[in-house]
Amino acid sequence: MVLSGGDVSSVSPDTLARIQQAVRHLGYVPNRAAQALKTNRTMTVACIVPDIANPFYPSLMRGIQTVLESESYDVIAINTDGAPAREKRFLEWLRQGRVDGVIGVFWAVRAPEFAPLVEVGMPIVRIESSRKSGGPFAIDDIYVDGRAAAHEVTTYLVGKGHRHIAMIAGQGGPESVRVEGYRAAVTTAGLPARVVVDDVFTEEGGFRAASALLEGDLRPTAIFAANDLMAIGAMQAIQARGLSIPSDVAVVGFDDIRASSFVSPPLTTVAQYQGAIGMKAAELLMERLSGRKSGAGTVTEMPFQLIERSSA
Amino acid sequence: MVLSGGDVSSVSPDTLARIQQAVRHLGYVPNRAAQALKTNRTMTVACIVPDIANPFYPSLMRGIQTVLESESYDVIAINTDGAPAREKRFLEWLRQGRVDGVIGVFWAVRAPEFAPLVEVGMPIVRIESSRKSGGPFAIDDIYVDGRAAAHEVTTYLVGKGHRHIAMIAGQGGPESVRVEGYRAAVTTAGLPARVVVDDVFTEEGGFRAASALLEGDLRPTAIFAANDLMAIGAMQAIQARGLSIPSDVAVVGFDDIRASSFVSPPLTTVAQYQGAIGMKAAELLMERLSGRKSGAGTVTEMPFQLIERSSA
DNA sequence: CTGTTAGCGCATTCAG
DNA sequence: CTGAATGCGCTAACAG
Repeated sequence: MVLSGGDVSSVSPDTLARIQQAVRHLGYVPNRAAQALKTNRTMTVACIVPDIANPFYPSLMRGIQTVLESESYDVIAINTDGAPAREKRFLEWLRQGRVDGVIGVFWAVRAPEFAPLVEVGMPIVRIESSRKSGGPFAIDDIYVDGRAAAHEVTTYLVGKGHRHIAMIAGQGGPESVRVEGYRAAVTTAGLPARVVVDDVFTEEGGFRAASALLEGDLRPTAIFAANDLMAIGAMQAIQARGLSIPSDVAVVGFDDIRASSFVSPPLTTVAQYQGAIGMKAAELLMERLSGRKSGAGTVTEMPFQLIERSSA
Repeated sequence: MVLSGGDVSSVSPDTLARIQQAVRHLGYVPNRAAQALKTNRTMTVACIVPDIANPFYPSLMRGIQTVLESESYDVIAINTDGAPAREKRFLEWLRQGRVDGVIGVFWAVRAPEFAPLVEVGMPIVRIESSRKSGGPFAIDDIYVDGRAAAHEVTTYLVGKGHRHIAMIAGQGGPESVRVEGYRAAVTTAGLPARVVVDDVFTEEGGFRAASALLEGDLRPTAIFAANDLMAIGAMQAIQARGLSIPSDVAVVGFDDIRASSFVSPPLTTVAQYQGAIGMKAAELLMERLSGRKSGAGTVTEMPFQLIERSSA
């Protein structure tokens, strides 16, 4: 009771002092494994993301860590690389009772596949790119409306007079929803849609996709990238050809990673406030971990905002 | 034996099949806490870094995760913010038996403070910015010679004809060693040293420090930043004043984060190959975890390289 | 080769 | 208010 930092009122001050004396003297530290075995609580939470090296995710994790740490939970970071096989593997892994809860960005795995975890009572928070309820499952979703955001970006570009707007995206992930929004907006405006998808969602992928776009005769006057990393790669491709941004080709990204304000010209993009998303996700998880909430999953929408800088 | 994936040779094929059948049927998954309690191995390693949002560290962690995961260890990520109090707190925390080993970047805590951990047999790998043996302790160090690198950068700048080279740095961390190298080189060249230190080692800090430098009459012709984030901030400050890089003011950074090749102009910097450092650190840790090595700590130097781009 | 058993270090119950 | 006793689920050592 004293050792685990619990209620001290039922211990005489004298005994308390004796215990504390002994603890200090022996350098005693409680063993977490034994505690976990006894209490069924590991005080650890898993954070599963596609790529820890994509600046978007560390910002998210920062937010998560901030609130969970203050509740004395630890955070385990896991990369899935956005690969379905790895996502499934870690879902399996979570059942080993290593963690008390999960916050994750899952690209391939769908709600029903979480069933075994949910049945076991594991709190789960998913971070999504579109409204997508966990259905009958006790999964809390939190999302930014990527479709609406992409629609707004595209409409913004149309408003600037662009008649040939192309989109570049990476395989998997939130890209598809953003492409949808782009297609809808471009169609409404009576313009042609043109989408180039690369295997990877990094600068390299953006460079390649943009290069493909710039090769042909019909060079777009604006490129909308599904994320900032790809946008930055596209800027490279454009500038490498001696074209200038935004006068020859405008560029818009998505995520508002820090680097975006430091490239030249500063990148116009969509902010998703990943720190806030992370904190919100952690709070939702805490609701469940603390038993304050139970039952059906919730869906929370978080805001986005078009950040106008100079690249478009 | 069968359940824990160990030696199967001493089990009849028949029994084996029956067990596997039952396992699948019941969806049995071993409980890690109980395993840990029994075996004294948590199969988890802590990775302690100053700031997970600084792109340098995710790259490092990527390397670490790659090798540890292949040995079926998990990695816990922890931020210290480079704050001495937090570093100490987590050192204490490590004694709770949550992890089997530690890989960390420690800015304030010195070798003797690891003593309680070392005594308990916890393998520790430190990532440093200068040769600094763990002394009598069983701590494996791995470092890049920041002093030599900074010296080389400064000498390079002198070679380019700069007579007024300033350095900007953040509080704490590897900065001090780099400042040393800068001072030595500048002194050797018979030039004055000028160092501005900001509280934070991010773009903001770099912006502020560079601004201070540009205010005065004696504007430097070259600024050497202790890390890339600060260098990028400095570039902003320079360009905001309508000055151009490198003709008015040259800029060199340190770390070679990915963003550095995408800023404009691309940043000249020092590569430390963080992925390789992470992998090496993980390998050193595995040596201890597997019992292949024991006894006194080792010191491993890793290479750096000046990457010439267009900012200087 | 197979089935049984004794702790690992705690939190929690119960008797004092 | 305090001390002692009971498993948590597993692994390793043992007896069959």
